[in-house]
Amino acid sequence: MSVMPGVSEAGAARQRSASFAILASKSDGALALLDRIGRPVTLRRDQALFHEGDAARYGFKVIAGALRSCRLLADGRRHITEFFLPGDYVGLNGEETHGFTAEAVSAASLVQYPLSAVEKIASAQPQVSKSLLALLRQHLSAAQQQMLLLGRKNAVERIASFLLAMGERSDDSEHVLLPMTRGDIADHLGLTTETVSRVFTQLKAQHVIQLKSTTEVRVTDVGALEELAAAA
Amino acid sequence: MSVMPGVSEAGAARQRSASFAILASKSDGALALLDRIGRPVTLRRDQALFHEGDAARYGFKVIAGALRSCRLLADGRRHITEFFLPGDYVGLNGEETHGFTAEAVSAASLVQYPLSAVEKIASAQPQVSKSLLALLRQHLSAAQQQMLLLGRKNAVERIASFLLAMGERSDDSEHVLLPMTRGDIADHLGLTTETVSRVFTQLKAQHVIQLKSTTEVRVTDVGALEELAAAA
DNA sequence: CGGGGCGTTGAAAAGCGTCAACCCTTGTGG
DNA sequence: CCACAAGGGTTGACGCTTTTCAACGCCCCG
Repeated sequence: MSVMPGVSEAGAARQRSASFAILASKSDGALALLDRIGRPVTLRRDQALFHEGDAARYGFKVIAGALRSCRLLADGRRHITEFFLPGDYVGLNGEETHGFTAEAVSAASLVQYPLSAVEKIASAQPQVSKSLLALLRQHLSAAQQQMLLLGRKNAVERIASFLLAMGERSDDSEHVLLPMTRGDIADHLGLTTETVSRVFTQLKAQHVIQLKSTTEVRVTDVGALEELAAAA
Repeated sequence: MSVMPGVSEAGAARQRSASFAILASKSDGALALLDRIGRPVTLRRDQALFHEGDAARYGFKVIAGALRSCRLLADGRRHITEFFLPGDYVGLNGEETHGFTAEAVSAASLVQYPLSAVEKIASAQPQVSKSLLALLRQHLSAAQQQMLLLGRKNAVERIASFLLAMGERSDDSEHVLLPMTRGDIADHLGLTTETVSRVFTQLKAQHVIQLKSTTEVRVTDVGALEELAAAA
């Protein structure tokens, strides 16, 4: 139930220089074609990439750092739909206006694609439009899984599921980095900061995880974590 | 947290006769083209249209009655992703295998489209593939809204939001039919049957709604209901 | 006429949220 | 270089919302 400080800068800060290595996502496939038309973008921590309701003119790929996508209630209650990590695409849903706000969880580097150019490539390259469609389907499936979590899992099951999911997205599934705050995790899992913190402490006491720092988790007992996650 | 009785019949009951009027959805647009290749299907109450994991060979449109799409946890806890009402399309996400189980909430009539034929039409008619894409986007956006509800709204806000959403989908937004049980509503909103029932009783006592029967709600004070829904 | 599912209501319990205090880290400015 | 402030994280005590468990009534269908 946290409220973000007013990050009013609507546009993304651009940087003209930069020729940092373009990161190839695990299963990019056809979407690697988009990188030809990409321009670099950087964000400071908590800076918005775009806001809910903004006209969608660009799509993005995360190179480094992490983002969050948020939806808000009128009184400030927040839900974080998902986190975007290096290799993830943001804003390629083909909407006229963005359906959520995207903000940097930590300082982040991205590549920006003009959607007009994306459409042109997609209509010329069926593989690209297929990949975009697959992306959309994956997001829908993940959203359905998250609804099950939010509607039916308890605090421990939510955290366990989250850690396993983050593990699967990282190079070493037993060494998980959490660039976001406890409050961000809480807003993603439908909990409070305090509950997230307490469950971490509890899992640590049960020797299921180790906390090397607040942002670095070592999963010492994957089996137990999977047990606790109450999988489908 | 209810468990459905084992509806083991995997396929849909077909009926060869039937030339009931094909229902045109409010904003069907291009998808009306699909009706040429449709064949009628009927389901009894609680009968499955397809199961999670089944190969996706058909898409469907609801003509009459209502369906639910479910995801389950290993111990039987259930979440209902969404309800499908007359005019809604089911199973047109373009997945290889269905990501959820679809069951009839009440006796239902549908039209069945072979997906191979759908693909053929879609590739020949850009309007059709655009409409299918739009459908997918709408589902994703609705899922994000539902995650906000499940993660951050209390019981009264959930029920109020649900009644408003059902109202918008019906002809007369102040006269809402609820073909599903209290348990179905609970599994959709992340609550229990008892809580759903209690909130209905409470809204009735506050003269926000009337219960003409268990399946028929009259919204007597839309403003109050919107107030209670804690909209975005 | 009887039975079973569904809905409602009540009482008690539990899980999580709220409020508050405190610690630690980080970064900023003197 | 150090002091201090600010934000994030942890922990504790308490309370409230929702769940759990139970009983009962009703309606529909066999």
